[in-house]
Amino acid sequence: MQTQKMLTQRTNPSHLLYLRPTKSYPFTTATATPTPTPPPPQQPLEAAALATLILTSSNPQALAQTLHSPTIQWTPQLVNTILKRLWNDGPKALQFFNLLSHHPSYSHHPSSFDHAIDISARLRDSPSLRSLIYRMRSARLGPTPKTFAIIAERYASAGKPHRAVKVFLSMHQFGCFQDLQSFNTILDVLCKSKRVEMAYNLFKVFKGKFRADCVSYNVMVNGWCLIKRTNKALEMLKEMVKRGLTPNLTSYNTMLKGYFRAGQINEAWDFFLEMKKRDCEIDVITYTTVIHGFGVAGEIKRARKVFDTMVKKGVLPSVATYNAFIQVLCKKDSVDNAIVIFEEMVVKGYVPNSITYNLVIRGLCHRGDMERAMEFMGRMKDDGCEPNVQTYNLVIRYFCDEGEIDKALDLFQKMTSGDCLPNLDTYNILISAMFVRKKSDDLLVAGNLLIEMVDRGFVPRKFTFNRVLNGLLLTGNQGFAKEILRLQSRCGRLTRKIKL
DNA sequence: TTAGGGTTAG
Repeated sequence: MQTQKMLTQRTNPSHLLYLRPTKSYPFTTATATPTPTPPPPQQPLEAAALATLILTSSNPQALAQTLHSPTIQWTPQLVNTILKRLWNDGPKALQFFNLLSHHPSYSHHPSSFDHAIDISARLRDSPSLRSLIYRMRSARLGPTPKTFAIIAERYASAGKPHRAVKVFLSMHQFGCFQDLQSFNTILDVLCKSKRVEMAYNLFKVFKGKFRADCVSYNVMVNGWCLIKRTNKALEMLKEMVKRGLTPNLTSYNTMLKGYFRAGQINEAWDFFLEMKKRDCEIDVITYTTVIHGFGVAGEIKRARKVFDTMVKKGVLPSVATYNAFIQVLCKKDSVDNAIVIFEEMVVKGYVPNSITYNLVIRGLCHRGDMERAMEFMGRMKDDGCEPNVQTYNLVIRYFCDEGEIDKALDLFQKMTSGDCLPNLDTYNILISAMFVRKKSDDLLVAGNLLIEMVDRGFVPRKFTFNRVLNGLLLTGNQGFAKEILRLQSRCGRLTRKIKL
């Protein structure tokens, strides 16, 4: 941060101001007056204020003192809300968790430990992860099966599925026995990270021992569908029947979705008809799957027909159904027609969620109608649906594409000062945009963004480092380039050390 | 967080 400030002051083009840390937050909220149980509606405000305080504080001792103040009524919900708000600043989130661990009267809930473990695993901070597990165990709060699921998922998404399996197999060493449920979880973790063959091998080895049930088979059906191997998925369905298990609606909906995903539209339709013929209780998920599937395939008329007929059959669309339809209208029809459906759902009393808004906003951006997109973003706020990191990322991306870099940076500034922290995507989008105008100052911003993202626990790709380095060298910023080079070697050491 | 339906563009 210090370096960043220095660089900002040295060069001082106006848009570098975006990267200045905000001044310390005036902490004068309702929490100053002690109340035995704060009313629930005030909690979000309190969480937001505390998160800002944690983010802007540079003095851990003073922060600890504030966090330990008896005026704050700590609850697991409050702690978890703050951890979620600080999600995209992992180091700060862990600092908060650790400072609060020394509170004189409050002790962390297992769910908060799980959040902290998830964050340290994502940061690939193994000492921190080990310490958290050790502390959780000493306090006899876990690790729970959920803790293992979190760690396994982090390994799988970090491209280390073998380690995920090892975590599952080592559960009993931590006093946590493997059962059917945890078996299904590890299968699901592997399948969702597309390691379906590995999941299947594990399934074959242990299906007898854990008495694989309908859920185990459904997980495997979904796995094969995710990698578009619908024949294998169908085989799983047949095998489950052979073993005396009855497929349920989830099994069929999964298979149906698989056909659409694999582009087998005719098979999907036949499967849907077969479901109807067999008196399967077709539900809102079935219809949503068909509407989305047809739409993605460009068959808007058929999607609309299914959308219209579901109500006649006594199945009410859900917000997800509207979202599916709105998405495909934006992509394969027109944004205007999508907005018609959007307004229709509002009239009918549905409450659009952030996904709904993001779909419409994306549609408008894609058409180049940034003004209307921003109007929808305002409407989103007015409706009490705060724009999330995806909303910001998509609008920032389109502003950058249109060459409106300053507008993109304006939005980024709003994120940093507000309550939606930028994520890895945000930094990547903005850093790439800093090369568009071929302005030397933009390269300095890119460098500062790189420093800030590392500060927040993100590891930039080698490509990003090289690009910024080259840019800085070409624009005569040798000193800054050296600094970035040091940062890169620090990150390199960090990535090589990964061993959760 | 034991399973199924809506946010990504290239």
